[in-house]
Amino acid sequence: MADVARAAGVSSATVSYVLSGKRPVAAATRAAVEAAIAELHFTVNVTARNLRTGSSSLVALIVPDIANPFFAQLAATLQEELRGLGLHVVVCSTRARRDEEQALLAEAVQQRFAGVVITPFRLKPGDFQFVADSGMPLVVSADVSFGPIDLVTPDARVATRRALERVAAQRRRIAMIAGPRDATGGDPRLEHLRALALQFGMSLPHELVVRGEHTREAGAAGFRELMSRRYRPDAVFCGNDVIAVGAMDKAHELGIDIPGEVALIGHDDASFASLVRPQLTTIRYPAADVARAAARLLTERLEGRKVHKTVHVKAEFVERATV
Amino acid sequence: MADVARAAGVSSATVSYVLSGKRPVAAATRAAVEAAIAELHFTVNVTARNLRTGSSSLVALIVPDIANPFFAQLAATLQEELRGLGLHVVVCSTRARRDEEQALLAEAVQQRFAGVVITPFRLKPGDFQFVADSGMPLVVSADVSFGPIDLVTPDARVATRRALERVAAQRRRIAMIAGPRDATGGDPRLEHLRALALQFGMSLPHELVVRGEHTREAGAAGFRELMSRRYRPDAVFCGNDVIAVGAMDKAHELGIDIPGEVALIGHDDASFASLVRPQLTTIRYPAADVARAAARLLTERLEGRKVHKTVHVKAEFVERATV
DNA sequence: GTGAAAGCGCTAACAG
DNA sequence: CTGTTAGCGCTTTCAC
Repeated sequence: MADVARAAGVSSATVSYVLSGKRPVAAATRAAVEAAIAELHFTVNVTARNLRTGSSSLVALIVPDIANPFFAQLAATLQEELRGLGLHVVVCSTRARRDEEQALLAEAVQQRFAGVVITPFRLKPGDFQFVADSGMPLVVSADVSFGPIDLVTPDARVATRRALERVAAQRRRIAMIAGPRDATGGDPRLEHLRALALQFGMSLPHELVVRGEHTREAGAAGFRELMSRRYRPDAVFCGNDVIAVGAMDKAHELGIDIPGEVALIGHDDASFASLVRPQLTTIRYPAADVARAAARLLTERLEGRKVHKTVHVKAEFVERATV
Repeated sequence: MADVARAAGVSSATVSYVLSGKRPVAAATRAAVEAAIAELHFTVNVTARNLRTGSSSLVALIVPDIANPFFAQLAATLQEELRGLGLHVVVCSTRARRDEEQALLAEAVQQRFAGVVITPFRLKPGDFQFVADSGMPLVVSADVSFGPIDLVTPDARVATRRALERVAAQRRRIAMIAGPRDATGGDPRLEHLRALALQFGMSLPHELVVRGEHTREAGAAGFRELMSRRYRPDAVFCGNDVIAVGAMDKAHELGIDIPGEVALIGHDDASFASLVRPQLTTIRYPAADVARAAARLLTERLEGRKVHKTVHVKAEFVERATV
């Protein structure tokens, strides 16, 4: 920058102001500076700027598994939305481990990132406090609230109701393959389903809830377990689509017809849901919309909003061929 | 850091050396410093360090589409591999556009990232030169070489040969739905296939090569086009698995049986290849291995390697149900 | 409309 | 084994 100033015959302050536009610069001066910049192929040193201003152009995206298409889509859209603001997305996969979630969150604060978007998996409400205290913009994408923190959360009432309506017409015993017991916020999808099921004159007894990680293997194991129950369910809800695909694997292996013998309903509508055969019926939670909402909340914070806000993203019942 | 130094009764240089371990520090001094650090909850300012040392802890991963499971897996593994070295991955999706690829590459250089890993889609060999000139570690993952630059590239000879052997037993007219004509490096997968086909006494005439983006829609359109040819092919290779799935969509729509009437072979073995029905036969290019190779090349550069290097990652013929 | 200069927080000579 | 000090390249008062 000093070089440019010298070449243009001005001070480095003027160069800085030409670049930032934060104070008027005479047309002639500006032209000279711009010429010098072009001549010398000058580009600002972002690190120096960040040090001086205390800012950063990085946003951390912390998710359980970036290889899961749902989160990959979230990352893609978030990146696209933030790009225009000069913000970059640093992806962090935690493999659903609490220690990694904590470490990554701490690192984001320590590195003074511009903000964090996180889908917690095993974090407890208290684990976020220090981020909020640090003043760093933080957006949580989760089923439940974590206190006075910006939140993007599904509104699945209508969608889940529709799913149950559809199922209630032909099925009697519903079951669920849920996430692990120690997952963040318990399992609201389960609670929600149970509450609604009662309204439809069906129950979701504890014996028909099995738990596991959000993996294909866990889905297969869960399905096998459910099929060995005395009261074999005829409709199985899954915590997400990965689990549902695992369940389909096992159904195929056991020669159980889906949806003939058992209906199957996933959650999320990950990209592969319409690829498996039979195509998976699911409660769609649109990753792109979630990302856009998160980007919005983040930028509002960056622009100075002080109070926390919650955005509801509408889920939708997508009926395909497994119900 | 000055605060810590004061609290511990030492100079800030000593605090720095305690943190970095770059010169010996007396045990007592170290203890005092560490106590002060804990007391004050001090963490180094990474930005200041980076400015001073001219280093950075960011690696850009530039890919056509991070929502494509193949690239999502690449990102996941790369992130995991680099994590231990204190490096973070910034993901950049270019939507297969050359201008975005160029812009992102330029930005990585300008921001003085620690390195770049890129899967180019429309970049030309010359587009990389300025990165290499800047001295920034650069790893290209592509089918063809771009000059004296670190490269991770598939070794698909055996796999493609096996695929053709398998196909040659029952099919006569092979076709390909390839990527766009202006894609980086032409289309080596196509050239390669054509060359090998001759060896098996089959040909891959120009009329049986259609082109399009790496999307499901393009795959469907390409398949439709091939099916309308006078010499209708009975085996279709696809540039990647996304295209192949699009082809399956169209086959289903047209009532064409796969593999009964037409065999279908993809490329990559993206996670959904084993999810579609019938399960997709494909030439697997293991994303995780590619990421590990790229991470290795990058760290070697960071440690001072000066000459460029090429790593071949072995592709593998995965026979499932579409052939 | 422009310039001089302080200083963001750290590291790495250099000097003891 | 430890301290002093000069910057890294930028932004932003303050002064003109």
